[in-house]
Formats: sequence, structure tokens, C-alpha cells
Amino acid sequence: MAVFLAITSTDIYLQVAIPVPMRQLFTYKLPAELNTNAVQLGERVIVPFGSRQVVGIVLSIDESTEYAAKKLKLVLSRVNDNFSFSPQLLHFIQRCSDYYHHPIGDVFQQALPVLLRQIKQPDVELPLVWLTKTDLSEEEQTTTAKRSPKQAELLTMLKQHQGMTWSELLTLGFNKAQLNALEKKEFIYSKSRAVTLFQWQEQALQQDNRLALSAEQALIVATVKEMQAQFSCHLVDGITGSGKTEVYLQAMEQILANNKQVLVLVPEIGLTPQTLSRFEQRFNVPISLHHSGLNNKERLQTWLEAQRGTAAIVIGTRSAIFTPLNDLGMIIVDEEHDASFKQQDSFRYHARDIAILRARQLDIPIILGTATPSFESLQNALSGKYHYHQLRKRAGNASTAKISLIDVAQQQMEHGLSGSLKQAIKNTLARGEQALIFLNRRGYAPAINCQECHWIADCQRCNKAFTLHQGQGLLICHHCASQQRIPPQCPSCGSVRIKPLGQGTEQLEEKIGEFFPDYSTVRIDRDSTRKKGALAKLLTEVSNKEHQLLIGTQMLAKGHHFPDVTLVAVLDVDGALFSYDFRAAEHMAQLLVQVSGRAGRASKPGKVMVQSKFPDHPLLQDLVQNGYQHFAKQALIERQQALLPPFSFQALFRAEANYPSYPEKFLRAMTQIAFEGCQFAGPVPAAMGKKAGKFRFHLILQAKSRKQLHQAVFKLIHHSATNEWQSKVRWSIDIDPVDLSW
DNA sequence: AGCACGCCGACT
DNA sequence: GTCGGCGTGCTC
Repeated sequence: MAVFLAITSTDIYLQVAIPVPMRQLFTYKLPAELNTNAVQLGERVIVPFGSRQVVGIVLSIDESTEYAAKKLKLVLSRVNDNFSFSPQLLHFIQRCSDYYHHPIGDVFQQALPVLLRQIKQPDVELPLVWLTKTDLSEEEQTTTAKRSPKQAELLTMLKQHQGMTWSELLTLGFNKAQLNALEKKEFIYSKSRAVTLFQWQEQALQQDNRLALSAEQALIVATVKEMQAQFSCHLVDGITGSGKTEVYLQAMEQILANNKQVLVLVPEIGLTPQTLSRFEQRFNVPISLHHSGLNNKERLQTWLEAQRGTAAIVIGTRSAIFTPLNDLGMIIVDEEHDASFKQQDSFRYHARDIAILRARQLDIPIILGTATPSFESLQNALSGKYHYHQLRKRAGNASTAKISLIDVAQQQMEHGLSGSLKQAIKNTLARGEQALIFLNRRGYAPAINCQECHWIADCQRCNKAFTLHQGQGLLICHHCASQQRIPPQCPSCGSVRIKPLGQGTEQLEEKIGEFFPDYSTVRIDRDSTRKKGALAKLLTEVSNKEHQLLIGTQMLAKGHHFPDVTLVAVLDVDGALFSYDFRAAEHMAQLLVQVSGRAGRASKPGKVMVQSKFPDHPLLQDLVQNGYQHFAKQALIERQQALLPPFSFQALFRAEANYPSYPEKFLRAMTQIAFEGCQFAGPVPAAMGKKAGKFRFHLILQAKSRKQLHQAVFKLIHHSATNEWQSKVRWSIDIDPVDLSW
């Protein structure tokens, strides 16, 4: 058999990003027979790595190498599928790796759908989409509408679109039985979604569904449209019910009409059936979803549809920011303040922040929308870095519940429920209305407090509350790292009843049924809604008033509206007032405002009742009396005085090992190097100091400018190679950390 | 992160 | 005698 040599005799060396947590690339030699069609940047290759084989991404193609050529291994094969990173996306991902100082291979790993990271190639079939037949008899349709309204509803939905996937329909609350029934009646049929590039400008605008804009809304839409050909960042700060979604919809009309794509980022649990159906009803264009409810195959579908241009709109959660939209024209980040945009393990990116980066690279507009802006975004808006748009007027019959405080300092509590709150719930239920009990799980490390006189243990030097480290029985100041034992008695009044703040609601959930035996209780949280369509089902039951008492976590604060819920009870906010996490109060306020927008209607306004031992606390008072905006501006002044973010920039170094001394010494060694404009806090044990047998420590680096922060982090990484404790610990970097408790 | 290599305790 | 515990070090 004849062997043909490659046309060129030059050696080709590839620098490849490998999915390991190492801040470097690995060089491989490309065998000539693999270069018959020239290798491209961003291509995936399979290479030997140690004793195994991995999928890597080609980031550099060279004709020579610094590395001893004899030691180089050969590329085993090139992955020949129709996916490869575009130069733009490649550049974007590399910027992300630089910004977060995170190993490049790991960043690429996270940016790829699971199926494309595997050596075994996935066989990708086109998704099935459902369509209505054209020759439907009026008579049969009327019968269906009468006998099975849900089927009729499904039929209407399908009629309005040029094919919808089963996954979309499920998210919208339809079930397989309804779909099967319609197919049996031969009203609908399915086929593979076409691969051809979709042209949607003709049908994109469904003017009849458009809502009339208020003057405020119209001004925003006009401003965005005027700047839609270049980068601009818009913060739409609009109270609940002020019509942010309508602003998004009309702002993106022209983008879609130009045949460009729109990426919509939503919080992890923020994609409600209502939101999706708003998009579905308005735009007759293919929409792809990308969220945690999808399996790997479905996610890959979205990804490929985006790249091929068969999807006009991609709606997705955090990781959707890496979707390879080939002609992206606008990004929208809904609920931009939401914590789920920040990844909390390995590659700790913030989807909102890198969305802005991506928009800047592509020179396209980005809209951040929220009723409760993060302090970072608000500051950027106030300082003129972003275009600041406010929506102060509510549309139509929208209502916002009023927040009131219940002083529980002197009250008898039953599993965290005060007598007055219990009575209020009882009254609400007796009126035939619904009540929502909001379980705000403590996400932050607690302070400790005297149950009698409400003294709080604080560090004399820093004048800040000590943080409880239960495991070691210690109080540690997270500002100066000083520590002391938990006092057996309250130094102020002598009482021995000293407890962590914000505890005692653990068993409330089980007890609620006993407290209110005559009413049906439903729990809505991550677990009870894990199954696809389960959330839609529960929401329907609630709106049908099958349940009177709702118990919910975080996810109930987002998106859904409950017109018949007239009372929202928040059990405990005190932990947030005295946390060393300087963002705790901000998050608490956002939560309260979000829940207050969920309840009631104009004719039956709701109220939010918040239990606190410190109802006179200035931050709580400011929020209740003057609203979020005022509260936020006040709190920003405090941040500025204390030189905290967004007026400074932080990096959090985490280290863990089997012995507490290793991570502590490792981090302490880091603090020995001085950097201009920077200071360290710590190392201190993490608030959850021991997890899975490992001891964890934190060190915060704070800098006056972003540039100084990055220079310092860069040097610290460099120095860590010679840190004598380096091999004993596992450590990582978190740029712009938001959760300091673990 | 994997994975191999290596040196010490309780078992077919 | 060996199976396996996880500490250590390496990966182009």
C-alpha cells in the first residue's frame, strides 16, 4: 500500500488546553497524516496525558517548540464533528480564564457541553418538533375545546409556532397524554427540526400581542434601539410589575428582525412557564432552552442549534453564557442581582460579569434588569458607566406588598414562630386567602447573641460581630483573625442563654401542619420541583387554591406571582444584620423586596411580615420606610467609607488540607509579600471550617484598583510554586467573591 | 483532577 | 505471605 507524505515537511506543534486544574498548556506534535486538512485553532484533539487519554482544545499552532522535542507525545486523533470554537468564542473563553486566574483547560471544560468533552463521540439526532396540520376541521376543534380545554390550549400554542420541542412543552406545563391525544386525532404531527438556517425576520414580530408602552418604558426601548449597533450596557431598575419583560421584548424586536440572535440569561430557578410563554407568544421564532432541567443530549441540542443559527433566542441559566451563538445581537440578563449567576465551585465565574465582557467583545448591547440591583451594578449605573433606566410606575393592577416588622424580642416563640405571626396567618387563612411562609435558610456564618438582653459578641478591636465556629467552640473575628472562646455567660446581663443568631426554625416545617390542621399545606422548593413540569403543576394547584398554606424557599421569591397570597411571613432576618459577610444585608433586602412583589393584587393587597429581634436596626428601618433604592444608596455610602466593594476589589484564596496547620501556613506565607494598594485579611478558618474531614482556611486580598488586584494575584500564583506548604494543600482563587462563608 | 507508585496494617 | 489504606508527585 502506498503511503503519501504530507505536502509540507515542517513539523507542527500544538499547544493544547487539557482539562486539569493546571495553569499551563501542553505541547504535542501533530503527525503529518493528521494534517491533511489544516488544523484550526479551537479544534478538539484527543491526546495522551499521563496514563490516560483526554480531549483537549488547540490554542496555538507552531512550527517550533521550546519544549524538548523528544519528550513530546503525538496527537492521537482530531475530533471530526461539526463543532469547533469560533475565534470570537475562543477569545472570550481565554479572557475569562485570565480574568478569573483559573486554569484554562478547566474553563474550556466548563464551557463545553458534557457530551463534547468525552472521547466517545455523541451521535446527534435532530430534535423532534411538533406542528399542527393545516387542514383541521372546525367542528372537531370545537369538540376538543369543549371536552379537553388543556388539549385545545396546547393546539393553540402549537399553531402559533413553527415547531416546538417536547422539552419546551413540558416546561410550559403540558403533558405527554395531551400531546398523544392530539396526535391520535391527527391534529398534529412531528418531524425533525430542519438544519437549514432559519430566516425569521418575516414572522418575528407579532404586533397584535404587543403591549402599549408607558412613557418610561418607551424611553428605554428607544434608547436601547438607538445604540443597538454597538456595545452599551443598560441597567433597567424597575420595581416589580413595572413591565421589564415588555421592555426586553420590544428592545429585541429589531435585533431579531435583522436576523440576529438574542441570549437571555435567567436565574437558576427563574425560568418560569409564564416567562417562557411570554417569549413564545410574542415571537414566532425558534427558541432554545438551556437550564439544569435538561439532560446532556438536550443541552447539546441547544448548543448546536445556537451555533447553526437555527435558534433565534436562547434562554438559559448561568452556563448558557458560553453558548456559541454565531450571530449574537443582544444579551439580556434578567434579575441581574441573583446569586445563582455566580458559580460557587471550581471555576467561580459570574455570568453577568462575563456577559458584559462578551457584549463588549462583540460590540453589542446588553440589558441588565432587576427590581433590586446589586450594589456593583447600581454603583456602575450611578457613576455613569452604565446607562441607568428606572421604571417607577407600575402597570395596571400590579401591587407590591408592604413590609412590616414584628418585634420578637419579648415574645414567646414556638419553633421560630411568634404568637403574633401565628395569629396573622390564622386570620389570613380564615378569610379564605393564602399565606406563604418563607424559609430563608441561613447562608452566612452566624454571630452569637444573648437570648435575654440581645447582647452580641463582638471584636473590641474591629467593632464587628464575632463569627461563630461551632466545630472548634471559638469566636473568630474575620477582620483581624483574633479569636476567643465562647463565653459561658453573657458579659452584659449574666444570662447563660447564648445562642447563634437566627436559629430555632429547624423543626418549624414539620410543625406547620400541626399548627394549622384544617388547611392544605404545600412545599415548593428545589426538591419538590425537580421533575420537569412539576413546578408548573404545583403552581397550577396553588392558583386553583387547592392549597392554602405555602412553604417555600428562595425559589418562591422569583418570578411567580401569587395574587391570592395576601401574607408572606419571613421568619428571621437577624443573622444578616450581624454577619461578617458585608453583603448579607444587601441580599436580605433584595429577598424581602422580591417576596413583597410576589403577593397580592390591587384589590387585595398583600403584606410581608418580618420577624426580628432588632426592629429598630437602621438598615431594616431604612428599607421598610424608604424602600430599596434609598436603602441601597445609604448602604453604598457605608461601603465607600469602609472601602469595601464596589469601592475596592477582592480576591479570596481558599486552601484545604487534612490538618489545619497546612492551609493556614500556606496562606500565611502568601501574606508575607507586600503589594502596592493591597491588603490582606486573614488567614482565618472558613466559617464552615471543616468539611469532609478537610480543614479549610480563607485569605482575602483587597485592592484599591482592579489592575492592582490582578497584578497581585498574578504574582501570588507565581510565588505559590515555591511556597513550602504548596504540595500539602489544595487551593483555589475566587475573584470577586460573593459568598465568604465557605 | 486523575492516576501510579510506594510503603505500612489486618486478613482471604 | 498479599490486599488496600492514602500520602506524594507527575502529567507535554
